[in-house]
Amino acid sequence: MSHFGRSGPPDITDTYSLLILNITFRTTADDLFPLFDKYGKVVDIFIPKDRRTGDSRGFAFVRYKYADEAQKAVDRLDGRVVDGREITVQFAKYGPNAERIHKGRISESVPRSKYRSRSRSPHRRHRDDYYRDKDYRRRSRSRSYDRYERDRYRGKERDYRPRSRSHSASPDYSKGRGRERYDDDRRSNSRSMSASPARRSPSPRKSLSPRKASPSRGGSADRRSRDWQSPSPRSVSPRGRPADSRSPSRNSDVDE
DNA sequence: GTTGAGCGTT
Repeated sequence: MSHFGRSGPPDITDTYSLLILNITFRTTADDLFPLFDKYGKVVDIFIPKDRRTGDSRGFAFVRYKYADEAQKAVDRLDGRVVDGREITVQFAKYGPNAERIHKGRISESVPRSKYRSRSRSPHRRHRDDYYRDKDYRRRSRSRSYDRYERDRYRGKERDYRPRSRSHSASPDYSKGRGRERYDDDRRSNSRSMSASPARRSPSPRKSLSPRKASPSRGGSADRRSRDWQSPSPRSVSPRGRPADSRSPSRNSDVDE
């Protein structure tokens, strides 16, 4: 039936991209295909989905083969009620390569990074922050999976705070003030027991807290760990803190 | 099960 998005972008050199907004969160490409295909030749349909849940984001991209058909679809399907919601069909403003489009047509005549302006968006919200400008330059201090775990929600849980990192090996709370003293104290201790660079073990407390041999539920334990380390960070024994400061230059973005 | 400005993938 519809193999859109299964093999990536087939050919975007002579296709016109249309942006479909205001669609329902359960509308799929299969539902839009027969609708847009009736007005022209649809070469590809893609609907961005969430990385965590996998749900649709509420908009889709329909690529036509010819501009006249795309224009007709825009004039015909723009304002049409789909699945009980009025959709908005218009020419895509940006291309898949984050480049400008010529009246909906994707232009591959992009020289180089000369047109790379991060000010493409006149105004961006939290949604843009999720994908940023697809630069993904935040990999300087974390892996690729890290941004998927600590990414902010689309707006549902704006109160979400990375406080569940008690056992996630993210001790970014101990740095910022007077860490040199603890660092020195812990460092001598660390050197005494092991001079190996294997101090990145995310479970150092295991040897210190053998009481729990079955950490099946780390929820309650997490809450308590955060409790006694939040108000008095200095009361924490310098025994279970392997990571001293992985990236001291990026601590201003989380600890604010 | 919810939400609603916006611009995209192997």
